[in-house]
Amino acid sequence: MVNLIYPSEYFNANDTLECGQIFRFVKNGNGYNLFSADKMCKIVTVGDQTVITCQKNDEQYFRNFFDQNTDYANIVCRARESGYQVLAKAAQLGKGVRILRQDAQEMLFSFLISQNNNIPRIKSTIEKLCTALGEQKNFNGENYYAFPTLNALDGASVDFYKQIGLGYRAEYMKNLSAQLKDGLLCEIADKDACFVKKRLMQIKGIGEKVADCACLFGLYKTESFPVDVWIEKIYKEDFYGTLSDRKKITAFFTQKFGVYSGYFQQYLFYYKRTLEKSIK
DNA sequence: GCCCAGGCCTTTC
DNA sequence: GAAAGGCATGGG
Repeated sequence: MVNLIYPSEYFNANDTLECGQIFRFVKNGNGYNLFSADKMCKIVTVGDQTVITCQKNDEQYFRNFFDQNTDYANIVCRARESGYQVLAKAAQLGKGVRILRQDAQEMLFSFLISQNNNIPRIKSTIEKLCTALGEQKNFNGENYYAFPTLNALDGASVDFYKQIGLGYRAEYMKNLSAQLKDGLLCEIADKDACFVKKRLMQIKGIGEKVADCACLFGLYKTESFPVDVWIEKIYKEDFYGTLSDRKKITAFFTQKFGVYSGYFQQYLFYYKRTLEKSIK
């Protein structure tokens, strides 16, 4: 085991996990158990430190996962100086968020499941998926389940996916696993955000928003700006926007924010869905 | 019991 | 190209 220690001002366990970008984590005392692909770590913020505990072999994986090379002080500063009061406030309140560099396959399946769904239910469905199809692993004496391998996902039946509550999304799962087996990730590796998004949108069940989420959280395309119901709400209420086509709303924000789009989007989403309630 | 959720697909105009 | 309707399910 190894402990990775970071200053907590721009990296807070609660903000980073509860902001809505990751579905596999459970609260554990003061901190959390977190799962990504077939790995696990513990994360806790106490005072001015955030501490990650993981297996020695996974150190590089988690250093990268928590986006250690990005300057978040600069990002929060840019948000404050954006000229939008709500973005300045959202970044100030959510400055402990880091955009996680998650597993591409896991993000594709997770956000495929997310459409027209709520976060608590997305979490429980993904947990069922891992329990049923994932390999059992051990972390310092604790058992957990890995995210299923591509073979396990592809081997499961449409009926199975319906049984765990996926409804009409069950068939999308089969189609996605087939395309991944066919080399989808190689095909999009090293391609630019525009190409990747278009390619992902050719997959049944993946539209603008799911493609943007997969690009941002799984492929680290920070010029992505996913627009869901919460972003549409903040756009109308706090940016006084009049567009209703989500594709145009995405364009509105990406043209303004460029490579900061993904970070700012997450501050805004977290603020509107969670933080705003606690300050009123 | 009802409304809604990190939307997308199909059909229709 | 835009608008409308349908969709499975269960959290709150």
